[in-house]
Formats: sequence, C-alpha cells, structure tokens
Amino acid sequence: MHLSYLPIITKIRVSEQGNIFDEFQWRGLLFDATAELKEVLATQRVTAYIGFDPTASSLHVGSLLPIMGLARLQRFGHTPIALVGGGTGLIGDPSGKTAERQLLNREQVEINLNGIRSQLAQFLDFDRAGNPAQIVNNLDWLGELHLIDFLRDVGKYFTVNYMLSKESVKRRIQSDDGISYTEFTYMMLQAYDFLALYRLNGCSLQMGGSDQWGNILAGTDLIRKADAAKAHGLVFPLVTNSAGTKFGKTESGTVWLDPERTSPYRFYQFWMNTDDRDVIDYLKYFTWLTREEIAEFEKSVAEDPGSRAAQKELARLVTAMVHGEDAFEKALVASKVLFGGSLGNLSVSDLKDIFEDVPSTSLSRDVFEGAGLGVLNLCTETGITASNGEARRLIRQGGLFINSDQIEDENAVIMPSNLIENQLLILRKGKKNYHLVQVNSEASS
RNA sequence: GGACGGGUACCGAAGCGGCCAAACGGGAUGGACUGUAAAUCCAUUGUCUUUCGACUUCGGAGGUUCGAAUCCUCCCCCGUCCA
Repeated sequence: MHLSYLPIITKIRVSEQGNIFDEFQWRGLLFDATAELKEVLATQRVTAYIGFDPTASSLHVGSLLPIMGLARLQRFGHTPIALVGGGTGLIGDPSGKTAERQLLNREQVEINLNGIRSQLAQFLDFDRAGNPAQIVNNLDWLGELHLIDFLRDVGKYFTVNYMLSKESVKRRIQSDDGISYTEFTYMMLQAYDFLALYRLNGCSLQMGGSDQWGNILAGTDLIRKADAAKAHGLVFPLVTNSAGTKFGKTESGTVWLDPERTSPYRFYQFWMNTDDRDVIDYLKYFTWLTREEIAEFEKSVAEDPGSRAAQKELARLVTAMVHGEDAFEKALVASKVLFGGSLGNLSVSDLKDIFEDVPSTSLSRDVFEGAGLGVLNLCTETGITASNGEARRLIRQGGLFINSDQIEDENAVIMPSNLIENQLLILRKGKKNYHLVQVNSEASS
C-alpha cells in the first residue's frame, strides 16, 4: 500500500541496543508475561508472532500497538511473524466480547485479509539480514485440519474445565447471550496456531493485547503438553484514554489505518486531540522516541500544556509513519488553515489542496440556480446532519458556518453568488468539523 | 420437548389500557469557559413542518377497545432451569 514510505520508518533508528524486555517495560507495554521470558529474551534470539484477525479490511489505530511491538522486537534482533487469521477469522474470537459475533463469510475474510496483509507489510522489514519478518496465514494449516485429527491431537490436551476457567469464556457463560460452541472452540484453534508455528518456524513467543492472555496461555500449555517444550507469552496493555471512552474511536467512528477510510487529515487530528494525561503514554507506545526525548515532552506538558508540543509531535510522527511524510505535511497545512483563523484570501486551488482529505461532497451547480438551495437541504444533502430537524437545531445553537460566516437563519438560501469562485462551499459544524462542497457544472452528485 | 423469565429509541433501563414520542442514566451533538485538551455548566437528542400540528416507532403478524408499548391469539428470537 505505502511501501514507498518504508524508509521513514526505518531511517529513524536502524538498530537498537539492549534488551527488548526492558524496552517494553519502560514504555509501559508490558502488561503481563510468562515467568522466564525476561531471561529468554536477554540471552536468545527468538521468533515471535502476533495474530491479527481479519474482522475488517483495514487495521485501526488500536492495532498499531501490537504492530509496533513486532517492529520493536525486530529491531532488537528477534524474528517477527505477523499471522493473519484466515482460518480463525472464520470462527470469531470471544475474547473481550460480550456477545456472540456474526460469522463473516469466506469472501469477506479473503478481502479483509488482503487489506490487512498489505498494512502489516508497511511496518516490518522482510529483507533484514538474520531476522527477516514473515507474514503467514493460519488458514494454511487450519484449513486442512480434519475434525477427527483435531479432536485426537489437540482436543485431547484440553479439559473442558480448563476452558471454562478462562476469563473470556467465563464472562460469556455468565452473560445472557451465552457462547456458541464455535466461539468456545476458538481458543483451541489459536493454541494450535502457536503449536503449528512452533513446529514450522521454531516460534516460541506469542504476543498480543491483554485480552489475548488466556488464548496465549492455552498455546503455551498446548506446546508444553504436546511437544514437551517451553513457549512464552507477552501481552500489551489495553490502550485506554483518560476520558474513559474507547481508544481509537472518534465522533466519526473508528480511526483506521487505511487512508480511504480515515483520511490522513482526520488521522492527524485524532492524535492531535490526545488528552494531556495520555499523550506521554502514547508517545511511548506509538513512536520510536527515546527515553530522553520523551522526558523532554513530559516536561513540556507539565510546564506549558497550552502549546501542545507533545500532541504535535505525536501526531506528526504517527501520521508520517502510517501515511508518509507528504500526507503529514498536507494534514498539517490543512490543520493550520482550518484552526488558524480565516480562510479569506486563499485561492480555490489552495483550498482544494488543503481540503483534499477533508470530507467532501460534490453537488451539481443546477441545485443552486433559480431559488437557490436552502441551508437545511444543504446540510442533509452533504450528510453533515442526519435530518432537517438536526440541521435546524444546529443553526439555532449557532453551530453552522458556511465559508466562515455563521448562519443564523434556518431559512437562509445559498445562491450561486455565495460560491467561492463559483465552485466551492466550505461548511463547518461546530468548531472542528469541516466539510467541503465542490460544485460541478454538470455532473450531479 | 416442558416450566419460567425476557425482547422498549445509539446503548443500558423504566413504563404494564388514555396524562407515552415514551421517565432516568450513559453516549452523542451544539454552546459557554479554554489550549482544536480535561473538568464543569447550559441546550438538544424519532421524522416532516416548526406556531399550532401531522406522521411513523416499543421483536413480527393479527385481534379486543372510542383508545394499546401496555390486554388477547399465533409466530420468531434470547436466557435460566428441567427432560
């Protein structure tokens, strides 16, 4: 997808010194780990994997933490494997879910898989001498697994008692919706993945989000029982924010890594809006900044929070890492213009450029001819509000701006003469939500 | 298959013949204050029109009634226990 941007990621620091375990620890990435892991990581080069389920065609910012985990591991000389769950994705992981999930069909999983695979590829180095990264698909082994073999070779190592004691299962059993046999089995499949990778690649460490702890231990247990070998697990904390809402969600939904789904501008804005209380943690989690550099920002947040230096740096680094330096520059310029004051003396081409990533709608010029287009219609037409009633409310409360003029009359009409150079309208809802309307001479929306 | 409990707006959850477009909480949106932050406060939160009003909603389909989210019948779905 953005393979051309790879250099940005790698040029920052090519190789790291020291122990990845300590690195994880100071960054606050170590939520839990199996007992001997610290020792093992200090003395051996290991192969480790993280699984990514193809529940959507793109990863989102929440996945960034584990992805960076793999990348960090690689820089410390260990071998990362990103596993995409072509097989497990067909089943559905009950971990962290309070209700049974809708099964995805095979075509969708396939589509999702391809999207995710290319995103993962951005972050890993497949040519690194000594410890090149790999991406594998568990459908390769799960797809061929026969039920009888599975029950004999894998199922025999799991007591139902053991499975019932797992948090993910326990919670669902206590809930009103229960858990299907299908999802109940998920844990065994993931455990089998670990075993398969252990056998195929000598992979002895699985990492993941803290909700994966139970599944990961199921894997290390299976490896111990089936192959009498020692495997390890490490889980990252759940990324939280101090406002108590779910990390990675904004008013406009999930923040995806796919620029088609979440524009670089919005992506940049997401990080820019990080709470003061979270920003230092996020710098540790999501950037390659060193301990010393982060300490500087910590000081800055304490002494001069208004400048938001830490947020700016976080947004800059993460946006550039995911979308590339150019996309970051554009997002920055757009943000400066939008939050900097007047749009006054910018040309249409400037505006179009700035607004490239801002949500936009195309309307035909015809709708403005004659009596003009009512602002209420304009709002619903562009999707800035869901209904005329909502548009009315917005105007009444003084939250609608067109071309930086506040609209006070809900019956106001937009005439062709209101268009900027005959082709643009800039809508703003509240303080932060911009929407561009491009007016075409012929094509209707 | 049997017994019981349950399915209400974005979510949770009241309502159990009219005073119900449906309490309350959360979330969300707008505003004030700020730093594009947090906290706090105010407003809004079915659709259309906004002044009255009209229309569509309480798992689905019918029915009783002047009138139903509330009563009846059948059906679908979920849970718990029993087989």
